[in-house]
Amino acid sequence: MTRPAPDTETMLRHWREAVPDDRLAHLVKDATRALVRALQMRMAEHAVSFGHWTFLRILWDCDGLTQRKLSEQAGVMEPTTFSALNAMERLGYVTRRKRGGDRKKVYVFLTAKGRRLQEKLVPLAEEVNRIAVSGVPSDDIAATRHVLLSIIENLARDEHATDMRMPSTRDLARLKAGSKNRRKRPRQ
Amino acid sequence: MTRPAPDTETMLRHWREAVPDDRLAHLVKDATRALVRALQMRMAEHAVSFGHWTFLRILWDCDGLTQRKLSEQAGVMEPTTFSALNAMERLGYVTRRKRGGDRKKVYVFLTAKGRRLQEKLVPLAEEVNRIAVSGVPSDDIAATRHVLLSIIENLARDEHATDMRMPSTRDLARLKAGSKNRRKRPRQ
DNA sequence: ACTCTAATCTTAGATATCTAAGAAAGAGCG
DNA sequence: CGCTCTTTCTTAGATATCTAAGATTAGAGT
Repeated sequence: MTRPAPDTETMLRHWREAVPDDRLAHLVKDATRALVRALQMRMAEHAVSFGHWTFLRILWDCDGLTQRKLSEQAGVMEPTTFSALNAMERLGYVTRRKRGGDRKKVYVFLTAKGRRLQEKLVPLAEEVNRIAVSGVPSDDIAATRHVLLSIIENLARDEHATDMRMPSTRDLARLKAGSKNRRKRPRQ
Repeated sequence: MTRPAPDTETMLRHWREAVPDDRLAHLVKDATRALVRALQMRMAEHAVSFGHWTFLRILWDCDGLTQRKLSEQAGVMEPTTFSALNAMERLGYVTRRKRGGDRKKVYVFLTAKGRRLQEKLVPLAEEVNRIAVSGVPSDDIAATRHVLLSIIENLARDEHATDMRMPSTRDLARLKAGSKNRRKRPRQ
């Protein structure tokens, strides 16, 4: 028999047993994987990946944003947006244009093709959502929304407060090499 | 000023406003990113990435598993485990050994160095968890656990039932090329 | 007007993850 | 025994994501 995903049974058993506090992160992560996976499988039929979906949805709502604004809305860094847009441009879903005002900015517009995807893709997303939360009381879903939002806020606040940085590949290389000279973020 | 992550303010405002049903997936995904990010920043000081943490934690609990079993426990595919273990072996956290019985299997063991990480890393994970859920009623957290677990179960069941596959890069290339010959999973 | 700084996009290179397909070792059966 | 099927690990190649740093254009201050 073909195995489904990462052996579902083992995973579920794992989660049902002891789930100490520090495993909330993994539970959230696994849920993300399941959701993204379900969406991706459906959207692949229309040659759209999850990454594209993220940006398409923003553009359907508000066409003609700059890459910068798109990144903010999507909650990802510019290089991520940049490469996703490259792919989407290649597929003919968006076009990029510079406009008179600020020649730095690149405005992103949906093509007719990109716009047409909306009616096909949105039902798929709704289907996934319906399946995912079937049998779950809506009170619990509301609670989940609040909890997830709190987690995002709490961690963002903390990151601000403690002035941390994401370790870069360079940092990791340095640490792996064993040179333990701690470095504070050089302010500016 | 250095920007914190993907402009937190914009993101949070976004989430607080209308969050239609189909956005639960993105909310879960953002929470994952926040949690992974928070852990990663702390663990980087000890030259451990999130990927390593996943496997270390399993091994602390049960040393000497095969790569296959490790993959199942971690809920990821073998190649993921494989490359994580390569990195961890290079860093001197684990060793791989074949044993008499089945020469196919590769058993993974913690080194003293890998084992020592436990006392440093676990408190970091606990800290992240504490910060993440601070101010959140424990009832809500319990509800969240149930919801996330249901989501994982529902989607796994559905994937089984509808006999879907993850689109591979080859599938995507095919779709991009426009050849729409639908393909069912070849049973076997 | 010139220079310096800030904003924006781009490039470079890294990790984590996946599917597909190859290689090697065991297991089962005629 | 020998052939085939299965299990396990490995390799190949793709996407999504990040940090860091380069390139370009605007804007501000002197």
